[in-house]
Amino acid sequence: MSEVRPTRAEARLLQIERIKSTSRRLMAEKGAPGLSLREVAREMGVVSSALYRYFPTRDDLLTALIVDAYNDLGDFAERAASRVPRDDPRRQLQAAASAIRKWAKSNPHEYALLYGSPVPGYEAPLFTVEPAARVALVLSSIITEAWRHSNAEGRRDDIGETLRGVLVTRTLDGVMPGVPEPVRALSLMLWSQIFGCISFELFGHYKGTVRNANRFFAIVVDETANLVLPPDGGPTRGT
Amino acid sequence: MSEVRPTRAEARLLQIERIKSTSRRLMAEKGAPGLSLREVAREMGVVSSALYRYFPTRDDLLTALIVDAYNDLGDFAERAASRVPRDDPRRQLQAAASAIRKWAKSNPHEYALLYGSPVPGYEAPLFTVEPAARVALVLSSIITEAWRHSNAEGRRDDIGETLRGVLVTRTLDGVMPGVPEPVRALSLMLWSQIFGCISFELFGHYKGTVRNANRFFAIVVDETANLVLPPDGGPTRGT
DNA sequence: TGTACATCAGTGAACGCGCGTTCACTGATGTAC
DNA sequence: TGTACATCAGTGAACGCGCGTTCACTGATGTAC
Repeated sequence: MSEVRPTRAEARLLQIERIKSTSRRLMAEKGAPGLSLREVAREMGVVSSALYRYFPTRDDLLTALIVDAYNDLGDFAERAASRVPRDDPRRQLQAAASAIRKWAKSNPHEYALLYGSPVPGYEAPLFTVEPAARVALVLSSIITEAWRHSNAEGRRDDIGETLRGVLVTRTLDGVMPGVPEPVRALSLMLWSQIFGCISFELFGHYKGTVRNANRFFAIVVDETANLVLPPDGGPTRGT
Repeated sequence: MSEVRPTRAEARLLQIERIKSTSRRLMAEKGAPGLSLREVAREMGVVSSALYRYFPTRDDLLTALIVDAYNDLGDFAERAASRVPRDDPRRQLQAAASAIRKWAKSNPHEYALLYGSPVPGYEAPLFTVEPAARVALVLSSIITEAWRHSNAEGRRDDIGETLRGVLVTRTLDGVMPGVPEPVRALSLMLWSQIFGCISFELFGHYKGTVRNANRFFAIVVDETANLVLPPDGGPTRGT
């Protein structure tokens, strides 16, 4: 350990981290749209042009923050789900969903950056797609596992016909192999339901109607879980 | 009709309308966060300080646009629902929901203003609450009517216990009189499901998974409608 | 191990821009008598 | 109907601000021989 002084490459990574964490802090105070390179620099005690050594443009910094946030959220949901016994998919879903919600509530501006209105003029580059998909993957793999270990078949064929051509099967064959098409559709529904609820709560639309958002959310997830889990898929119900 | 020239009061109202419609047009191009008084004035061929005769501040203009948008959306959903026979609540819900979606898709930036991330630093004044509630009212009154004309009772008592204290009963007694508590909760779920789906579609989260968003949305609404309508509540199913 | 050169982080000044808001003003529209 | 005054819409200049980005520079760190 002769590392009294960090090498240049190390210092560079460190500085990138410092820039990102400063940005996160400022974003937490004033929101993503108000994030400015100059303020980040000021906060770091550095001249604003110095940041251009690390991010060629403001949008690149934003992109980095987005990717990090997606990964952070993905990890968080993944870990939450993995702490629940594998044979209880219902509780796994609950755990993942409530982890997502918890993350959203403790990082509201980052959540808004990911799931709120797109920043006008900003186009997310292609490589953000994979980290973005991670949260959805957590949910879909819980459901896929549940169906793999189930004998239930052809459930919800009533909507099977209506579903022809609605989903992108190429993607979903990879992500949810062996899962009936209706269940896939309902899984996407669960996904958007979770985020729809969280957004409504965070953005203030439940004011005056929902008093206990914790329990309301749990009920919503549970109800939607009914639609995606195999009939024999899990003993637990509710909170 | 001696109105060759409009009176001052009329001219004033007219000018307010012109300011708002110019703002809407600019918002449609660049989004709400980028809306600037100066640009509106420029676009109207008027000096920027002139706008202060009509709106004391930028936020007041934003508020006016928000209120208008809520009312516009509310009207639109209301009319759509009213074109469907009153004895078919399922189709009424479908009509209202798809009207909301249609409105959102043709006014994406206004939708984002209402249901996307809150503009940081902007606090919506109290009087925006009532227009905001109108869309939700359309949905809830369809459901309330359906239950009024139904014999079904105490449905979904399985979650009745869990629901104690979750909702704000004072509000909901007024809005959904006679509707069982679980159904009220599931109605709020339907509400956020509709907007969750629309936001996901509009903000690009369905890319790569949902191919036919029209039909996907119809299925989602139909599935959720199952949860809120009385068992005998309507013959139609899905499109 | 020592020297010559290349790489790179950070500086400081500048460019060009747009923003919200204020203020004293002009001239037209409305009102009271 | 006519005059004196008050109200109000719009002007033009200004204030003070912050932003993203570029560029020539200094001095420290790394690399090749």
